[in-house]
Amino acid sequence: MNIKEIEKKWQDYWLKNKSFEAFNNSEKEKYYILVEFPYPSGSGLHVGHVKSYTALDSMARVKRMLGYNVLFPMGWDAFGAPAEQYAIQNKIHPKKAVEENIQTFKKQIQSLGISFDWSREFSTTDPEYYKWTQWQFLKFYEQGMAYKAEKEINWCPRCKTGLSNEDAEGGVCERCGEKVTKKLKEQWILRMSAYADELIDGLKDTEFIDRVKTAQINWIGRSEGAEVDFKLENTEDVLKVFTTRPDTLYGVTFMVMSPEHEFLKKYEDRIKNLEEVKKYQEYAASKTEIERTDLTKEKTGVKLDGLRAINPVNNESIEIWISDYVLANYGTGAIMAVPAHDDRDYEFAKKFNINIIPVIAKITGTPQDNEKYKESIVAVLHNPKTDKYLSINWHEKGGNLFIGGTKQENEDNISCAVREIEEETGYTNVKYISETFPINHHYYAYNKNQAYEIMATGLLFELVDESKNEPNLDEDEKDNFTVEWKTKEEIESLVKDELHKTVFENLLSPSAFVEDGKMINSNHLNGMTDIKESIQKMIEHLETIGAGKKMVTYRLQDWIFSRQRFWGEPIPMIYCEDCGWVPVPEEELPVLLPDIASYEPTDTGESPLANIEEWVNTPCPKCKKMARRETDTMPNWAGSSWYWLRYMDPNNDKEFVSKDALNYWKMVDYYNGGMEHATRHLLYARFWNQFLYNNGLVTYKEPFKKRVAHGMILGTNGEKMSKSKGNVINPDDMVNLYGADALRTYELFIGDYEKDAAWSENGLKGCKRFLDKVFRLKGKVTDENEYSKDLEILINQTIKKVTDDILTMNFNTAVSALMIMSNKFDEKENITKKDYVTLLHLLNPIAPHITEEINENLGNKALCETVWPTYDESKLQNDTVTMAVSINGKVRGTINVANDSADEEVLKIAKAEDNVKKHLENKEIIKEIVVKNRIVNIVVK
RNA sequence: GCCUCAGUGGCGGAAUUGGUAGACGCACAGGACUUAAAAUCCUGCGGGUGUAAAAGCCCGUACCGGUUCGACUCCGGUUUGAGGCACCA
Repeated sequence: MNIKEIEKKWQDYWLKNKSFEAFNNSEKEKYYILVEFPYPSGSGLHVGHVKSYTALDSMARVKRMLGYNVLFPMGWDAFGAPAEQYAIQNKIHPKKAVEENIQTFKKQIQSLGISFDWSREFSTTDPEYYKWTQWQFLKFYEQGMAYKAEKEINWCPRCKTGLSNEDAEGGVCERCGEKVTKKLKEQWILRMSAYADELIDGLKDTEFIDRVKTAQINWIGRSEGAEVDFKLENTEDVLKVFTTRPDTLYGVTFMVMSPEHEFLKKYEDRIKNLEEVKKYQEYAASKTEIERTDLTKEKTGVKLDGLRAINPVNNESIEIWISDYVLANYGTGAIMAVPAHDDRDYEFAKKFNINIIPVIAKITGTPQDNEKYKESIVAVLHNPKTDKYLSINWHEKGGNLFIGGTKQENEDNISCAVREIEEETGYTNVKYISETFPINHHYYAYNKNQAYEIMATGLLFELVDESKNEPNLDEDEKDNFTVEWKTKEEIESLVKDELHKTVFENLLSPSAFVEDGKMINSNHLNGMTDIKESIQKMIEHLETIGAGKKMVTYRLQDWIFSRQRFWGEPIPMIYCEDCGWVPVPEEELPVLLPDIASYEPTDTGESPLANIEEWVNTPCPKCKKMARRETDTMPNWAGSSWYWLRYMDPNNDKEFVSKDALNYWKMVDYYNGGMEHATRHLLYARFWNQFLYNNGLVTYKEPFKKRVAHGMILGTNGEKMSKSKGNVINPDDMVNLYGADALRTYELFIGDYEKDAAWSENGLKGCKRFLDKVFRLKGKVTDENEYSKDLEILINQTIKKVTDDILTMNFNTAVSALMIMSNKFDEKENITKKDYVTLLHLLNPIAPHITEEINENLGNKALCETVWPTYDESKLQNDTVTMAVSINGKVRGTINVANDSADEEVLKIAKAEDNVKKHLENKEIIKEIVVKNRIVNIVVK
């Protein structure tokens, strides 16, 4: 058997017979399976491609044999930087390089026997395709969804191009890794933020896997809150801020504006320390995104001298700072700072010594009815000489606590604590260090038969020296406690009381309190404990006094759609001195890329296209005066934002896709791609499609029904495959050594489709052995055209299992079921022709070449043209079943009983089993449970 | 820090969704065939205890606890790893 010849033979057969071409006007039910089309890079196909292509291929093959009209297309996403880079270096047209790469990819994919419909193949770089990408851009423009604006953009100094936020993740250029800087530039921008809510809502109409859905939702980053107006003192202006926590308005002690805030320019003359402010602005601008968002760096900022704001809820005058921890492009570019309840504000306030007002108290203990209210303190005394803490041990009456006491009238926290320390321990010379926010504690005093609610403050003191008076103890305190000095670790394990524990933790590591609690210091909100309610109440209040309203903000921003590159779709716009921006008339599309073999990037930040005068200069479509073309091109994501629509109708030169085709193919049923595209590509594509839908150009709002993501194939060492690590496996080599079928089988068998898995050539060899075994079984085949009696159940079970597993993407267990089946066949002297052909048929979607070949040798019609095997519901179970018998949940034996036996019958047989009998001796049976055909459990005492 | 997912033999991974944990494959060990090798076939393979060999018994699905006749599966807590987001107010 020559594997190479066989594989080639069937690959040619399928092409010649158009075995996998889909029909547009079919009576059959449709099924649309899509895998992300690749960027045809110079390094060729990756074994990861093989996994996802094979997986979806096996699904497509099953669906076809089940009678569906399956659309399973392939194409090329071929615009992009690497091809351009290559072209600049080698002075050839990127079209050439792209064509070569496509040929390599195509040959590689075809050598795997993937059943793509090649009659629908296209590349995003085909003028017949990008004509329609341009056409759709004009639709965005017509609807006001594309606009040009001068924006501070992410700029890669090495690639000399603007990048979208998505391309500049983490502050580095996605392509070259260079640090991204800022640059002001006129850019075409798509109004994607307008679709933020629709993009969240639309997920309801899809069956994406959860981690993809959450990735999308996180990316959009919807957050609800309020816009609050702070009057700018002595002006007519208001400083607007966005906050998700309007309930903490009484805790605002300062405001922060981003260094780019417009008021800084507007009120320049009022700012007395303008020089300092300007210096800070420069400092902030000079930093890259990555430096600026480095979480470990200390907070920096400058207080504005001469500009203050008014808190609308209490009319207090508040200082204003500028700091780079407030971002210009989120919310309103300014915040109200509540240091008590926000980590960043807390850090800032600590650094610059700004007042902190708590407005939410942590609740400890359980609130009860009829509580008495008191205010009290918990004092922690630290001895710096021994680094130990003073604890009061109440022994069985309460264990280890700290010094506690109730505040007397007109007494402040510190004097109360000092008094209590002296009374209980005698120490007189202590130094105040710090205190916690108030804590709302609830407890029940059994000796007084009374419930208490206390507002407690924890205070930290240091022992200055050992000077001491005689403690002054109450009757109930005498002899009941001892004073002990303990280390931090001892305290942490000894002190169990929730209040005292909380105090100790907060004193030793102070931080903002960001959890739920009880509102304090907040006027009409005082006493409330539900954050949502407090927020609601505050928003209503703000609306009443006209100082704010409910507001929603998104992390998602508009899509910067301009790239200063040559190898992309030209943006079909013309700039005329008189008419402004004029769209290229539809009948003049496509705006073709010039056919020149030499491009140099410009230093002005413009696309290399700007240097090609004969292309740039063109008459204005409106007034016919000479004008200039837009030289920016579209981003790489443009072509992939609608390609699945084109597969429905790839040769249409009148429309981008016909209504007929749309109505027939509907949504993509299964869309597979990598997790790395779960946010960006998927979001762009959904946005694009929703826009087309809202303008009546497509019939479904959501383009993809199901989105699945394959796991990666890692190197043998468990690391990501890369040339530098030298762990790259070339699929061509594997096809040469073991054949395409073995490679396909192995990649499906390797494990959970969605999980990453390490490559193992031994595993591949095992799959090769399995296929060889299937081939050898041919020697046992008889002429009989019925199932072997003793295999009938197994065969029916396997048909069901393999069908279900492939269609639900459990490929590994489908392969395993086929292995079990062939092992059973192998145990037998003979198998019938029908047994064998069924095995071949079930294996065909996974290993199509060898199964077709053997099947043909048996004199049968090609499997891909034959109907998929069906199973008989009544033949999925044997007449007898093996049931486990357990006693008190432990399995003590197994019994064979007739299928669906009556419970009494089963119990009788179970109790007669030797080992079971032994375990039942001298025991009383309490309960008997029989689960049909599965297990018997007898509970004994 | 927040969100999502996961943790099962030496390894990749099964487990009918609460019912005999470790299917299937790999690796390994022993054996058969062979002059030899490859290929193929047979046997064993979570740990412990036990036996001449079995049988049997105990432990075991990251850790602690709970629900249940019964938990890899459900609930609460802890921990480790992967991915996403991140000075987003």
